[in-house]
Amino acid sequence: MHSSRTGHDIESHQISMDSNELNPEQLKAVRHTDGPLMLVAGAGSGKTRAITFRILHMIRDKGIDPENILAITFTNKAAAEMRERVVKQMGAGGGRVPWISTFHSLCLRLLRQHMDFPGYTKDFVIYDAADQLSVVKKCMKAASINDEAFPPKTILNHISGFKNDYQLPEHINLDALPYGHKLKAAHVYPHYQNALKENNALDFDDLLMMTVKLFQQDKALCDHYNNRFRYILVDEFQDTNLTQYHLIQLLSRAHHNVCVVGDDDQSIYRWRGANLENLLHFEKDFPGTTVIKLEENYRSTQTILNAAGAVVRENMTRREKNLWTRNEAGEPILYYRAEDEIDEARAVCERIHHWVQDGASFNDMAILYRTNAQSRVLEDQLRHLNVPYQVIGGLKFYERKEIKDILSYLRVVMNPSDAVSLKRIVNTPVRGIGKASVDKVEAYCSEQHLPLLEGLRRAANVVGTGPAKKIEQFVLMMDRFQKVMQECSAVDLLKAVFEQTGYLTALQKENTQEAKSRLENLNELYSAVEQFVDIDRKGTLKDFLDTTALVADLDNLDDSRGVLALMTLHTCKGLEFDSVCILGFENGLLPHASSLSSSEEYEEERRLCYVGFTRARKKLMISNARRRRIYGSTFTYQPSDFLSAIPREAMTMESSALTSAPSRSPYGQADAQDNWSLPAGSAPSPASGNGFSVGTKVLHSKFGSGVVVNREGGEDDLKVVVFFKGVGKKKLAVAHANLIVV
DNA sequence: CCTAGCGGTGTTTTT
DNA sequence: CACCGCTAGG
Repeated sequence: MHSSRTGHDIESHQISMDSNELNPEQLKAVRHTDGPLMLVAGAGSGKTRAITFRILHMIRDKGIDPENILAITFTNKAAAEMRERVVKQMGAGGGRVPWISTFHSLCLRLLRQHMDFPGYTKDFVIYDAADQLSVVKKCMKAASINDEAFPPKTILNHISGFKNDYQLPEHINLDALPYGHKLKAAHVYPHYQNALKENNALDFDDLLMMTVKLFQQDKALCDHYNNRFRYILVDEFQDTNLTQYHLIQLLSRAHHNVCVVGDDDQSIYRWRGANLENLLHFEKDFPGTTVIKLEENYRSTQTILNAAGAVVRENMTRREKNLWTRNEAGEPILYYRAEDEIDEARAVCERIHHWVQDGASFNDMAILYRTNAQSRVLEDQLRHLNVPYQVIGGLKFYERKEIKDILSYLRVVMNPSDAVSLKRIVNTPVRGIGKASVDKVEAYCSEQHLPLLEGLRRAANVVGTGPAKKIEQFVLMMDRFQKVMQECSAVDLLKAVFEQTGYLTALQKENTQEAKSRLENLNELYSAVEQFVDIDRKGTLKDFLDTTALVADLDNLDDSRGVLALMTLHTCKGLEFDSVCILGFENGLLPHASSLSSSEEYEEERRLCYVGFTRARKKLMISNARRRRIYGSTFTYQPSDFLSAIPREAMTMESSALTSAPSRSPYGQADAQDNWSLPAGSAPSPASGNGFSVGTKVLHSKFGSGVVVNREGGEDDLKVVVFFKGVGKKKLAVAHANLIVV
């Protein structure tokens, strides 16, 4: 390419500035700016560096206007970091900065400006999972659908699936669907969309779907943004869904300058609609795609990389690749087989302590697990040991009850059509407006085709004088808030809500530990709003609510304060640490029980394991437990089948001297053998009165071979749910079914 | 209309 | 275990 000569000199300059060299493949990727590019980037292959350099190269060497560049990342945190790096090294750009954000933030910003669908305004609110659920429930009730046979959550999942596949309600052919949850969901779907519209609300998936719809119906607008975003980069492409893919296609149809970056082995969001086939379709849809592979890993030790590769290599559907490293072999992987989850947590914490004594700092380490619930035991231990830690994920700050309550006030002030939020606050704190009254007003509203708030204004028509009086006061209060919003800042509004609703006083009166912590959270909310308004002086209420709707928990990970991070294997994607502990290597947990009946899902569990392993630079500890308490009763588990793929010489068992368990284990020496037992060579678990643990493979005379997916009932009348290939799930009583453990 | 107390139920993963 | 939704009694 003729541009490369001039480019090369400047790149050499960059390279010297960075002291690290780009390898030939990275350099190739950096220089390829025009035309479709697929960057297949293995874990730890210097992907982030390559794409950051690529953007800088475009701006500094090729003179491309930063505003013509759009980069899409998976999290806000990744976006912020990339933006910071680019801006720092970009030099003077006249205040012009590339647009770097997640799909959701991008779409939100576009919709806030251009949304133009009948029934919606640009002041729409964004509904979170809880809001969505209440909308779905209401729709199902209206259509008198039995919510026991059809769990609202499942229906919602299917609706989300439609949206991720860009299936608008009018696209769906009900006759093509077999009877089942999905069909019911298809039935509810248009009602659900209607309800959202009535509330002037979009859910997460709508942000994407509506943006695509907007560009499809408004060609001029689409052309405008084609012209604006002449260079597009999509990171974590293996985890994009079809709707996101459509968006990229729409935005790039004029110029085809799209660079997608991904790794099929790290695809872990299939369940959320991520479509690995996007990777395969890309080369067809974008003719002339250049494919560049980054296969040298700079991050992990030989040992860790080998183990990770060994696990994921067992997947059948996967592109073969050759990820390698020049790094040294490093330390073996520590494998600890614990008695129970408490013992496991204790061992992990001791290991952390040990690493700290070796000079590590807490933010060089992370503890990973499959399910959020696993964090509890760890937290107990860490608190006890005075280790500063931060749990990422689980219940998010903006999903806490008190925060959502207050935000609901703000949401209704901004968007009076939001009936879900309005119903949430109309009697919070209690002010004598009970369910009966609200139901009456609601019925009146649907009769008269009025929004709920309007109905409340006329409540005197349908409820008694007592409640009517209280409703009137409530409406007047909301009107006052409305005025505050128009005339004052978001902080003033928040202050008014705190004072006039009586929310704070109600909590203060409670005077419990819980109420105290809720008050603290509200304090934090106040500071957040204050800060928000402060930072950009124009920070409006709408902007604040937008950021709260789209923050991921990971965005709050503060890696500068020396805090130990705890998170799920999903959340850790894109991060790296010197040392990593992964807990719960048990059949039923990792791989998770719910994945055992489908090979696609089972393979995703392997990839999850792969992602976890490759987060570690130097040290890796993995563990599992023989027994584990779940829902208050104890279950036994067998070691994860994934362990058998790991070369034995790559692992050592943590010596019991190190984990100064004061020989509390009755197993001691005699059990050393068993501590080593890996699933492949392990005998079926002894009749400990508790056979048939989840993940156990069994034979049945009629159904053939299957795997235990779930179990219920006590010792005597133990029933297990077994998934048989080609037959499906069967619930069987162990006492009668004559199952043979394989 | 409110609240306490009961029983039933469920946990994969999240922008 | 912990959260939810429902019911009975105040």
